[in-house]
Amino acid sequence: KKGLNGDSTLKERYPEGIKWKFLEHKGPVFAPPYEPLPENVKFYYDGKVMKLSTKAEEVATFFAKMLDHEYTTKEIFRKNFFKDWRKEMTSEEKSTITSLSKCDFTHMSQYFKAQSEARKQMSKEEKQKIKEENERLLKEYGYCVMDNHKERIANFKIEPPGLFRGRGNHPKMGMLKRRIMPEDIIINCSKDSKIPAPPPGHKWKEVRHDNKVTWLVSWTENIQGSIKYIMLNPSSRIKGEKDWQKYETARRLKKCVDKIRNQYREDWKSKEMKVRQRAVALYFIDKLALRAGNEKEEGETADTVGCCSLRVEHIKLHPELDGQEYVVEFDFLGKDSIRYYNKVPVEKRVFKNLQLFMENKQPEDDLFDRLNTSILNKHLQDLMEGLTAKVFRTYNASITLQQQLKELTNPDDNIPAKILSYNRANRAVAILCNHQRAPPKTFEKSMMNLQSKIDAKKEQLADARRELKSAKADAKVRRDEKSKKIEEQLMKLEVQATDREENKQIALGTSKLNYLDPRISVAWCKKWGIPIEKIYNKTQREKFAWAIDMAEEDYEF
DNA sequence: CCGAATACTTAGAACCACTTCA
DNA sequence: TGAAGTGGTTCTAAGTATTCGG
Repeated sequence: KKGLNGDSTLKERYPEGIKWKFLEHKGPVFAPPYEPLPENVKFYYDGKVMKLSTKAEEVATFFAKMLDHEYTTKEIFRKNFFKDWRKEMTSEEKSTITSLSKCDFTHMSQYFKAQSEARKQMSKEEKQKIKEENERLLKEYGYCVMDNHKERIANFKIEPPGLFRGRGNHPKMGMLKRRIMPEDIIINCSKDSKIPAPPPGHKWKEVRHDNKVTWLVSWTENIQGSIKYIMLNPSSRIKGEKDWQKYETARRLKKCVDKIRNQYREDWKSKEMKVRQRAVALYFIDKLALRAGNEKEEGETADTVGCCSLRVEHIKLHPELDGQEYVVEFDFLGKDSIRYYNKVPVEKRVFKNLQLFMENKQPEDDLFDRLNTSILNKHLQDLMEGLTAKVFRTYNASITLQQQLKELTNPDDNIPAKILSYNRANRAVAILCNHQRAPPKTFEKSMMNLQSKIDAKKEQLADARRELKSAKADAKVRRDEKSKKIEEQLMKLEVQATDREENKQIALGTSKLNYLDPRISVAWCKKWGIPIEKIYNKTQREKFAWAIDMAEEDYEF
């Protein structure tokens, strides 16, 4: 078994920062070129048919395709879209089309709806053909060779042009994401590999051979000016080892977390404001699993915060609330503009410190004005090698899963009931990390369907029991078995209903994929004889192959 | 030392394909 | 046989953290 000596093996595989020795790939797959609309699909301006130039038409179709979406009603979206659209117009178009509200995209929109309907109605053969074409593309471009291993690439297709859809209240929503050309692309591969050829008539921006990074292809995106990358699939060696390393770091934190907690409690009393702020922030990160909270460029992104970037307006202090003392009420938008709302009783010292930090400040002022993530992480680095703010999230998520599994698993339960316990443990973590989802649109209906299934099953059971009672001795055994089977089915349905109800607004996937040491789950499955397929689907099993390989039933995080 | 650039992980929504049920 | 429901997959935005360059 690997991993017996902790994470030393992965550090020694390559010298200092070297990620690979050989890397060969075929380059990216570009978005299909724009196909102009058929002549009979019309765009209207101010009630009159207007034929658009190809470039203007393409951008118009992006808007038309989103017409049903709430986005297109938003002021900022419309303003940004219109501004960028006008840049693509000919000078005649520019002088004619001066108001978005006079543009009528409905015919275009109907055409696209009909198209997608037609796609659904395609014959088996046609669908099969498309499937085969996709498979061919995947086979040719979806893999690379990295150091003697054929590896799956995560995103080998270049993002197609379209309208930028930020999350939350994003100032750039509706802007045009331009088409990426070979001339934008930087290829990264090894010198001795077969270098991918650009499409005929085109050139790459650059070919480089940087083995200190893991990406194969990069380009600069035009909305934020940030770099996008093509990288390997989570099942790859390079991602798997990194993932393993992440959990090993979290396990090292487990060994010193008590010391660190004592330390920050001491620091609440420090004479230095900076130290106190650092200690209170760390307490939040540890206790509430808040994100670090890097600074963001104002006006470039939605207004969201993490711990270090919390503002005075994001917390309310209640000396007493609902019979509890020293309650802090958090209300802010975090990553992806997901709301974090929580009322937390804190220790008196923390409370008093917060009062101090808020003194003479405006609502929009930083709560921790002497702190940022860089200062915090530097401090954490001194407490433990490799420790950063996000390690606390990983640690607290994984340790919570382990504890909850211990607490909730009932040895006498059958498999569905044990899986409910697993999901509940998973749910405790998702709640801790504030992983939310919009309740599925069909939620109420699907709950009702499930309930009627349960009712039907109950009736079936009642029938079976009546039959059992009246059955002759020789038939009793058979009847009894039948009742038992129905009972089991009923129980399974009820468990399913409970699970679904509890999961209405909780997203389990993110914690499962990114925060929970998979070895905890593997060990739990082994201990209770649960097939691993019940916990991890195929993709997840591929991603966590290293853990499935490694963990025995006695694994301790 | 700082802000900017870079590289990588984490995130929810949209989309799609398969299954189930009427 | 088709519509609905569901789980899985894809997409790409939005974070974290480190490195770079002046």
